[in-house]
Amino acid sequence: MRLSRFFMPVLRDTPKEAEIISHQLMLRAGLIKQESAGIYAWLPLGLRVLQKVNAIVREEQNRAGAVELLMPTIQSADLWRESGRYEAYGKEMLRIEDRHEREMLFGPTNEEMVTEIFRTHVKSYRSLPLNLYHLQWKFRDEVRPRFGVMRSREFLMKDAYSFDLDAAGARHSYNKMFVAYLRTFARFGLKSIPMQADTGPIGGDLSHEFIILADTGESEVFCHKDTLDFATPPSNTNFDDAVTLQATVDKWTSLYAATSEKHDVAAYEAIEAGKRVSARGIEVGHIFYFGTKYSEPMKAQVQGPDGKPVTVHMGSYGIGPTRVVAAVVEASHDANGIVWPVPLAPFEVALINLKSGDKDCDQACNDLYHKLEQAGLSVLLDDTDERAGAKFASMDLIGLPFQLIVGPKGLKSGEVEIKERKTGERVTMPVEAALRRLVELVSARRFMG
RNA sequence: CGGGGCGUAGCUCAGCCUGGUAGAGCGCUUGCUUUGGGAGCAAGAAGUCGUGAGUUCGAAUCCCACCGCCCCGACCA
Repeated sequence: MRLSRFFMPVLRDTPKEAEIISHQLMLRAGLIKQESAGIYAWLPLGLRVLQKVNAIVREEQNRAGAVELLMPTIQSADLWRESGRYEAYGKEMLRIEDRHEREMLFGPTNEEMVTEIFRTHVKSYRSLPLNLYHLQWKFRDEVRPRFGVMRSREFLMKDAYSFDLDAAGARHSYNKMFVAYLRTFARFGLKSIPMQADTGPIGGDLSHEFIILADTGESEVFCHKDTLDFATPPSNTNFDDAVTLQATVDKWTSLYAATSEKHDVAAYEAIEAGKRVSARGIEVGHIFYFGTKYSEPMKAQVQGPDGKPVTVHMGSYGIGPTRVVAAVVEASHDANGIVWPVPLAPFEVALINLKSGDKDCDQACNDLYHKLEQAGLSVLLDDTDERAGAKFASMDLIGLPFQLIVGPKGLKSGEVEIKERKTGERVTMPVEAALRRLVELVSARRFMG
């Protein structure tokens, strides 16, 4: 992409409504624009990041055996009356009426709808286990939206819903998502820690929040230091192997880890000195087993091996991609702006033409641009006639992982400069060598976890 | 929903107290000079002063109502 033909409205000043750093940087870097309280437009640069998040979420959901579908944003109130939640949900639910005065709502979640789809089409135990997921916009009319897309009213959500014959099967389904989440967050370049969460009316130990650590995180979290060093489950994990999967989950839940709401001071202080971690965290995922809470009232049943009807056991599993983008910015930025991990970067390379209009610079940049793209890298070529300083500042702000700097001085001796955004390290080398080096650097960092 | 604050140019803000019909910096346009970390000079475009209703000869400024946005609290992915 050529910057001169792109749409990237960066701001020099910090808009006053933004309080936390991720919100400030997302506005300044031209990722999002607020349209109303808690409602944001995703500008091209932000959309590219969001799409990368979504792609990784999909890969890992699919790998774990979940099947994608897409349910609508607008739902019928009647569906929610079946589960009793239409009355119970409260003012967070945005209720609307269509021209025929039918009661509708903008979905805050999809348990009812997916259960309705399931019961219509699935009649036999042989179809289980089943996990259906979708990526869809949701609306929760928060009393007080804040922190930009970290806590917005409209937000994108990946939610998966599992269906099993019994509690044991549901636990296996739960474990699949548990492992998929560890892999997903690792690929975002984030260290996530599963923490025991409130299980509500069902009880048991089958609910976890996935927390990532960030100095500016919303909540206080406590954990054992060794949890941070647990290995991410590999990409060739066999998700059908219930025993091994359980062992992985057991390991990840073996050490103390809790948010401030669930904090047990005694258990925390029982951790050996030097291994206690007290930090700030952001919740980026939540998985939940809720048994027959919806299948019972909504009569989601299959015929069992013995011919008798069985009410299915369900679980739901959420990741908020829009929130993840903000969380990554919180976890990865410096005084100059965002620092994207390669897997989520809107472009992998910033190709900076320090003197647009100069024949040698233009030609070298065009050549490098095409060669990098041919090598499969995504490149944002700054071909504008801004001054060098302004270009550097903008590119640092939007945080592309690598900058390839081409100027008339270096070109005289056939050299260009590579700067790594994260470290600020700069290396000067011949054009062809820089090309090879960049391809190496980017491909080495593309796949994490 | 309780408490607090703010709405003036694309962005950050001054002007309001003490009414006289709107400004600065950045950004944008044009020209010249510059050109390796947010350049300089000159000229220029750009605002129903959130909305409505009052007071007044006259309202960005004073009064009232409403709307929007932000922060703290309760609530949540």
